[in-house]
Amino acid sequence: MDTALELFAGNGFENTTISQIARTAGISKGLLYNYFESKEALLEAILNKGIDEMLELFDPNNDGKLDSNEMEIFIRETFRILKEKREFWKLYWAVSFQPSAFKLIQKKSAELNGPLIKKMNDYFKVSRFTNPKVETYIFGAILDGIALNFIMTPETYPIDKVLQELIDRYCKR
Amino acid sequence: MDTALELFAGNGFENTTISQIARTAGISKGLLYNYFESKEALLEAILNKGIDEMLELFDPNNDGKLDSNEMEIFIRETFRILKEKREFWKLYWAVSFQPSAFKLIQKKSAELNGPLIKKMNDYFKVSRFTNPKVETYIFGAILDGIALNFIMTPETYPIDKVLQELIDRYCKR
Amino acid sequence: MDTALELFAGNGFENTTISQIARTAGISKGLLYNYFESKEALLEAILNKGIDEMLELFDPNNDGKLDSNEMEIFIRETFRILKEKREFWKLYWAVSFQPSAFKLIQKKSAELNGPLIKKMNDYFKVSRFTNPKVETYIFGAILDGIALNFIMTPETYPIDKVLQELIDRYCKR
Amino acid sequence: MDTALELFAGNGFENTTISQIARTAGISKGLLYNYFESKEALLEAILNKGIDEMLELFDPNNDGKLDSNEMEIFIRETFRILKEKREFWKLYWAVSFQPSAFKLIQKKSAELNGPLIKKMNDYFKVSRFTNPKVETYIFGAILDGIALNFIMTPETYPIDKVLQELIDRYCKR
DNA sequence: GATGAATGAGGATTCATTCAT
DNA sequence: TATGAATGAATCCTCATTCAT
Repeated sequence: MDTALELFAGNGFENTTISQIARTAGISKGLLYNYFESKEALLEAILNKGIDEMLELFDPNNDGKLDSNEMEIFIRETFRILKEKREFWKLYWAVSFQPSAFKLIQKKSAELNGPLIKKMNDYFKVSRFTNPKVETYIFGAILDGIALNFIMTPETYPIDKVLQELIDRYCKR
Repeated sequence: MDTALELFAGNGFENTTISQIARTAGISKGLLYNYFESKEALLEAILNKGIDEMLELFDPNNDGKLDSNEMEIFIRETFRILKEKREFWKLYWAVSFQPSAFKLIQKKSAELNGPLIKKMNDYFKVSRFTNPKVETYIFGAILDGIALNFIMTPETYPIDKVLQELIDRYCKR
Repeated sequence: MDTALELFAGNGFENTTISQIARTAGISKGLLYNYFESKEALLEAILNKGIDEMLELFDPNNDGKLDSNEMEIFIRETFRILKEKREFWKLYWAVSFQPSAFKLIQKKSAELNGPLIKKMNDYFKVSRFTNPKVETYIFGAILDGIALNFIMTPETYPIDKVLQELIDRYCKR
Repeated sequence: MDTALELFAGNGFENTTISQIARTAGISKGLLYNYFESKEALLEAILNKGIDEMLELFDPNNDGKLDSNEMEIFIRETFRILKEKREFWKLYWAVSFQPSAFKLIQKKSAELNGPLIKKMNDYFKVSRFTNPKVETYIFGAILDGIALNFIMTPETYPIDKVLQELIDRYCKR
């Protein structure tokens, strides 16, 4: 799965062959098919695993509200994971662009995003941002945008400066 | 090209066949190959055309600085195009995720982005934002993030409210 | 289709590869798939064509009753076709033994056999055979049995003597 | 072997996988290969066992001639076995249609059929059938035909009526 | 300009068979 | 005697591309 993630993320799902994955992983094609029913199932497993890890980290279903301190932790954690699982997020984004592939994770993805959005919304309400609803969209856009920009040019992107700025802007008021 | 753009954007480049494009467009495969050397060349032509249209609109090479008024116009124009050429941007983003495909437009893309970034940077300097450099990154991230979010759920995304918020935040001070 | 029939009949459906068929027919695999959606569709087309030819010959749906003269013609015709389309019948029988494959022709096969059985039944009633119903089964069994035995050892089987005997037994009384 | 017989007969030799057999039988693939050298060897063993059982029953090598009484017994016995070992006969017939597979049992099959044919021939000679040689072929065809028809629609085939008719026709004169 | 029949390399998948344990 | 993880050759099928007309 690690090998496949790397290849899928690097070259795209369609441009990665099962042979390539097996060869790179040092196993036979047949063995791969002992564990995954199809190439698509392999992709699904990778994505599910990745999302599950997020779910564990954020536990979006505990409905405690965030204070600015926890918000800072949330942002820092998000950035840490972004840096750590760069490959995964690249794949995740790429998949999101293909309806046929996105279906595979739609449900699980909603499980992650839905509660997160609600939490942000609450936070912006409590913290008296002028327009909490719109702020949620803006904040979400910033996070996504940073993720994208970082993923595409990880070597030159000033990720840490941007992180600090976000914290200043959203947690210190 | 319009047919191809639609199909590429909707199903992905690899999942779209030349036969499908020809059939949908009501022409023969042979004719398609009279105009485009390969499937990749067709993609390249589509992307180049799209970027060229942007270049014309923004004329990023006139080196006049922006005032807040022009900034507002720039933002509004950006959002207008985003809504109008949704398909194109979806394809553009999808392609950006695949190094092999991205090479096709890397140069032209830089032609568009480079000057734009510079302009933004200037604007944030002149308008005395606290940290112009970081602000440029944040602003870029917001634009990209909004584009992404809007592209993925265009029916429900409150694009106009977000637009207004951006203008309030970046052009009224 | 002729090539495929020969190979399917000779080696079995599963033991015949698409490559083999294409090579033997002197065309490319791709071309074959321009005309037949799948290997199974090719088999289906071959079987349908064969049964359709039978249907034309026997016109089982005209409901005229048989007299002993026409019965003789029917038997002779059956044997002529058996000899002429030996390959087809071999394939037909082989397919009949595999439920999964038989489904492909079940309907059309019933279209051929149903009316034929009825006609035989009528004939045996009119010709005052002791037990027309059972005679129909016996007669059907003889035809099938001869077909099988002939198909399996066509060089040594005394097909014409058996034919004469059948006519003596069923048309001269 | 019982499991394999059932699966081979039901789905065809090629459509049955070793995994399927092992799973159905509740053993491992490895164990299966401890007892049978190959899938083909398993088939061969099944077929040989079946034919051997026939050989024991009919003892075709005792060269005593049949009287009409024994002929009746022979026919009844044949039908009994047909009903009892339906699966086996289905497989036997299916295999007969594939030269490559038929080779496996050709010799043993001849061992069974040769003497039987001789015996029938003798019987028809002694019982003064008009044309003993042709009668042998006809009788063989009837048996084969009935077997086939019964095997293919065992629920609706009037096997016992047909049996009675055969006995009336061939043993009561 | 326009067609679509024809090609064949390439990819996903299956499955009989092996073998270390 | 028993397991099942591992192999890889073989197979079906796809599709970008060509080219004679």
